[in-house]
Amino acid sequence: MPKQVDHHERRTLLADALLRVAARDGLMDVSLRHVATEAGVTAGMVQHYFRTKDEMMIFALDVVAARVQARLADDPDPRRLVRSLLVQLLPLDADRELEGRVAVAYHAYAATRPDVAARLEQDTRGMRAAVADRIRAVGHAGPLEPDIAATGLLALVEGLAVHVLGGHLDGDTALATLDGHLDVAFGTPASTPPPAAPSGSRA
Amino acid sequence: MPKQVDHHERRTLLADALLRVAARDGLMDVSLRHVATEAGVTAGMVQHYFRTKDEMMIFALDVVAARVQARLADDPDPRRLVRSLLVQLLPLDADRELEGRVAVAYHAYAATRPDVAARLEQDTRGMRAAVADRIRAVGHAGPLEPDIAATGLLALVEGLAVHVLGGHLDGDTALATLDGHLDVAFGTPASTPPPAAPSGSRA
DNA sequence: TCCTTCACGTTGCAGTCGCAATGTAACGGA
DNA sequence: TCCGTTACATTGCGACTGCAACGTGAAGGA
Repeated sequence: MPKQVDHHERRTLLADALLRVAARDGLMDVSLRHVATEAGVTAGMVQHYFRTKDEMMIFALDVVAARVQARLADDPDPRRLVRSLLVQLLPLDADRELEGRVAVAYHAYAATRPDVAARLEQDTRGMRAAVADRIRAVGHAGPLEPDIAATGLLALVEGLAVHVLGGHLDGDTALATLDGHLDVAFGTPASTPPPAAPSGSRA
Repeated sequence: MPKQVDHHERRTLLADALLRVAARDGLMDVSLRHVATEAGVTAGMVQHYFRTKDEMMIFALDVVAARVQARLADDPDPRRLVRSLLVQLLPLDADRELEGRVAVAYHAYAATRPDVAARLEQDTRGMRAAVADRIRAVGHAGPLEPDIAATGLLALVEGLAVHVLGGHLDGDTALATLDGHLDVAFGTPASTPPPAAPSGSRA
């Protein structure tokens, strides 16, 4: 066999270009040619690694899902674990903002593509179960059922992310809101103050 | 002057067609020709009433915003007012589902169009202020600051809506989650049970 | 050395897009 | 009656889209 190229690496490189385009210009502007230009390659090469545009879109979604998954260091303390899981879903730095924009775009995209929707659903369900388990793990119950609390926390960060991305909310307020609801969900262990207090300003 | 046609009525008719296309096929499939076909008119007529596509998109957004606004009956009871406001943001029936899909699509769209983003932001800020005021209006405080609670409730319904639309969640669970968080936000007036209990099943 | 295979690059095609330009029928005031 | 305005419909254009087809250069086993 000739040449020998790491296919997965090339596809990931193209997926990254796609994510940048999607975050900057929106999913409507994602085309074979735009992705190719962003990646600094020809459109033909993109076609070589993805037979169809949809295949490329789904691969890119898998890339971000894998990265989010990989960033999860597991923590013995349930609340810290849940918090770190949820915090990384908020667009608080440049990388998360890019991922957040991609996520919003893909949620809209999923409305028409059942397979994309399925992948998104699977991720959400997994996280919800994980959060609910951790809430159950701590004894002192809050006012909310663990399942309800977990559902609420996931939905909360989803909404906070949307509002921060839309400029309706600043990151500090989003973090404070998340921490407040973590207190509620975990039954406010006021003895153990939130792991890292938000820096300062809030508006 | 000839003919005499109610411009606003015609534009609304076209906007409705746009919303149907957007909800069914996604915003990427919204084109002058598709909207025209959906409305049963020619593309030329659409162009007659909207000089550009963007003008049409923004008008359609205004139409839904006005409808959401119009559906708000004001209630002397602050909590009931807030609940009715938030409930109608959830995709619990066919109409709200359509609006929800449109909302998700527009959130993605807003990422690239500053004027669309501005309109969305204005709506959100208005609702947040309204909710915060109503929370402050009731004396008995919950564990959360009113501003934090209001921010949380808005984000919560946004996220719940996304999850319900994506099929990650059923409507009853979403409603139960909302009611649970209303209890928290308003300081659990357990004496006054939720105005209308969700029907029954939850899965 | 030949020859297959892979990794691209190039070209072309049918379809769609937003939009401008132009045509036409009908109504209403002068 | 004429004439301007309004309400559409039609046509056309340049740009773009996804995708198939084909071309090319190099690597490597036989």
